[in-house]
Amino acid sequence: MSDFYQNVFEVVRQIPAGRVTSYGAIARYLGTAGSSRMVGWAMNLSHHQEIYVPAHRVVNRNGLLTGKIHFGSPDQMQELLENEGIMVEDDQVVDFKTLFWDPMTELR
DNA sequence: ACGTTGACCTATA
DNA sequence: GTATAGGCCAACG
Repeated sequence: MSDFYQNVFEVVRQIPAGRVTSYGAIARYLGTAGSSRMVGWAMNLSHHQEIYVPAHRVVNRNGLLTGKIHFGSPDQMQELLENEGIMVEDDQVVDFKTLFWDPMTELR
């Protein structure tokens, strides 16, 4: 396992419940800005990770749940988010700008 | 080995 | 505001 994926999982695990972040934000935090697709690929690997990775708290820049189909069922991601108090409407995180958690500023 | 794909982002028009 | 283009780089067939 490369350090990149390890760092991604670690950052994602640090996301507080009820907050969300974006792939690009994580990519920038890891110094691999522009390669945000790799972050998405890392999420793909997060499923066979032994540690739990809250991938549902990671959405794209528009707050759109683009990766919901990679969960068990397409509605799983939305349910998990709503279970944490995040309202999802039309596959979009409501009040995304406020709930946004930037590892660059929040995690330092 | 090569071409295509993709849980994305930024820039330009 | 939407539309299109380019870039990114690992995995898959």
